[in-house]
Amino acid sequence: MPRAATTTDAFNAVAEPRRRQILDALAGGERPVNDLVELLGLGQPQVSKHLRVLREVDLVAVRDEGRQRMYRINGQSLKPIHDWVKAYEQTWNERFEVLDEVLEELKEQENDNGGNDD
Amino acid sequence: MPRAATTTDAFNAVAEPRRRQILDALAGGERPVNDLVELLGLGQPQVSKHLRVLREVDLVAVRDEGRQRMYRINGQSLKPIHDWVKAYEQTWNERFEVLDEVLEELKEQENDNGGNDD
DNA sequence: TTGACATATACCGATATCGGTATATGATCC
DNA sequence: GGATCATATACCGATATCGGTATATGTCAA
Repeated sequence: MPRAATTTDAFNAVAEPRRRQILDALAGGERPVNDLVELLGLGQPQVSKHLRVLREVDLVAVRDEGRQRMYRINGQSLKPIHDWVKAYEQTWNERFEVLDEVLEELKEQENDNGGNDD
Repeated sequence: MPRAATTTDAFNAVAEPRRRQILDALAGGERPVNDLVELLGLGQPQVSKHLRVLREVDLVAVRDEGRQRMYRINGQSLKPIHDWVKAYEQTWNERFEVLDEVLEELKEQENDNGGNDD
């Protein structure tokens, strides 16, 4: 059993840095494929393939505009990732909680000193 | 060129659901490997290998406790993911902004009507 | 209809990764 | 030292994926 397909979910689709670049580029508004090719400095077929993956997990949507295909982002599909990591957000803020505790203790000591110091 | 190694960064490490399960399990506190084996219902070598990946991207840390090895989470390493998706958080709240705009317009129309209506 | 432009797909080779099984390492206890 | 428990590593086979190159599809313009 190999790694899960990139089209399994947003987690796998977004693990590829190029695809994050594409989403970042689309964050400013919809763009045709060639724009992305220039921005990424990658071959056109490669970009098309990355876009296909992003489409399959519904991270982007397409619109036909003459001979061009305008891609736009669908951030909604990033929500599962956001929800998952958000639960761990406190983890890297924990130090502040610890700091709070320390400050609290210091304050109490200060109070003790102030009240009992004689 | 194949897919980037799972140990490249947190994005790739966390794309695997089992590894997210492991992190979820460790969220409640540090645990020995066998605990995780039971919780995941996966083979012990597999769990050890997943833990290795998580260690290499610094998502977990280990502590020796007799014959056991206690693993704990290091959520700090999830911050890059959090930061990246957070930028898109507004995307799925956009509808509320749109709603706000609509409400704003309605309010102005109401004001116009109230002020000019005669 | 022919040519130019824009994009998608087919095929290729290299490779990391998954679970599984067997085995090595390492610590504890008698 | 020998047995046992806890964990790590080595090896295997199957496969999806990456970039690259060539080609198909589709649209417009003359």
